[in-house]
Amino acid sequence: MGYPIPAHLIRIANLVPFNERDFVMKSSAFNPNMQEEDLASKITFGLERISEVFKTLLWAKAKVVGLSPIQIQIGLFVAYHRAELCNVSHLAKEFNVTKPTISDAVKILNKKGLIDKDYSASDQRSYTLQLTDSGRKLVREVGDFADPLRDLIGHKDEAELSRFFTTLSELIYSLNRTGVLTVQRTCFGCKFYDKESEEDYCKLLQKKLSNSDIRLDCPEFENRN
Amino acid sequence: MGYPIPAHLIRIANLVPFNERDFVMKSSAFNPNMQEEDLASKITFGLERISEVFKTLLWAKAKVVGLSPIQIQIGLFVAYHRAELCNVSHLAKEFNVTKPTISDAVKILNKKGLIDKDYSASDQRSYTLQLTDSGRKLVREVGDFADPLRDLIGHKDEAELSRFFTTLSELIYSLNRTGVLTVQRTCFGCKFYDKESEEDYCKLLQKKLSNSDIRLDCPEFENRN
DNA sequence: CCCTATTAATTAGGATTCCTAACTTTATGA
DNA sequence: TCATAAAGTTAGGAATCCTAATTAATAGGG
Repeated sequence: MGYPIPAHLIRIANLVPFNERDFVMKSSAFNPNMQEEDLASKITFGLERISEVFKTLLWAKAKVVGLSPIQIQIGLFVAYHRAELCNVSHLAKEFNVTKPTISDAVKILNKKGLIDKDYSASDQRSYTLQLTDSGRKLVREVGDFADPLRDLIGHKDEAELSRFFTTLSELIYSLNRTGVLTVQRTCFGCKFYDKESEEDYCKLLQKKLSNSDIRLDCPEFENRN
Repeated sequence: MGYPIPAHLIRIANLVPFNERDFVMKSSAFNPNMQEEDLASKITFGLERISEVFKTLLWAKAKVVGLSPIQIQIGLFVAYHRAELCNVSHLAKEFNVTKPTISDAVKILNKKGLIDKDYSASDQRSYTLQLTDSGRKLVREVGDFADPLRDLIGHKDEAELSRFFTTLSELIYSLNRTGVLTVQRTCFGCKFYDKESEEDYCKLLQKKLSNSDIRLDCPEFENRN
């Protein structure tokens, strides 16, 4: 994968080569020179910028409401997902952190009176998170944190968005298959999904799925095993 | 923007309404019910998942090489951008953190012998970051942190990627215009960019730019003022 | 039925991130 | 010249996030 570094890049990268091998560098999506020749690198770089946007927007909202980013993420997740998924273990997988990290954040949310622990499940080691009244109130105020982005997306025409979504949803499913994203709830990985003669079909809704019918976070999702 | 909550969502969301107003909630991109009817919400949700991917991949690499995520980001940025941009103030804007946060990370990178401070600039308050030999060596090892994503993107066909990139690049520029992303180096915001009769043109390279010629991080970028 | 292995969550301890506020030094500009 | 702004640091503190070890409960053989 190594390739010779063009002269102008050596200047840009402040590379002062100390031997011949230094002229060969590995391909990186964050090397602008790479981006010039490889569309996948360009897109990777762009998606990294979008990732910065989420970081920024989440922090901005966090400061306004007096919570931390992970606390907001937990609150929003609990508000919109079935109880079965609202436990420490699942949240750790969902947000790619360890259980102690979730445990800490939950402790604070609990202390602030925003969530309750519900031990009524069959497994006595585990509990389910539930929003309190003030928790629900707060969630309603933070659910729009990504709206500056969503609004800009909304300005584009339907056909363009539909194509974009198709690529994005397939990408997310492939990230799951290769183990990068440990959880997801897309149609492609659901046991109710069926591909009949090149067409996507949901056996639960009993209907054919168009590109934009595909869900990334279906409430009825169940893992295929 | 409020709308009535469908009955099945009340179950899913564990909403135990305590008064009439509770039946009306604000639209949120993180509400799966919203995602069913609004493509912009679906895409926003999807991009948030991609954002998690970057977080995961960066942390995974960080553990392997014994650096922190922000330290890796700084190292990669310095490796591939002109000295002019490699100072504390710019890095803070680039990665959406405060100057003390960058200052801390730089102190550690410096202590580890990975970067040097170059005070030779005209402004004596400021300095420029430069990679040391071992810094460059390390950067070569971390530049591929996003490759699990880049590889999956690379499997798609050129035409699909080209369309995806067009939407993505316009989105990034609009994020900059609306002040969400404070820095970017896309053609659209560059002083060498010209739009002649519906066609993109670079006055520096003196050539017409096709969709995928548009750069997100051009080394020659200069702000239009 | 017991016993081991696994799983859920927590605690403890520590490095780092990240903030705000205050400060030093240098540059800018009226 | 002098006020203002800007670059970076320091100080202090909350939160993130990790690993490793712990407690308690469940699950699966034999």
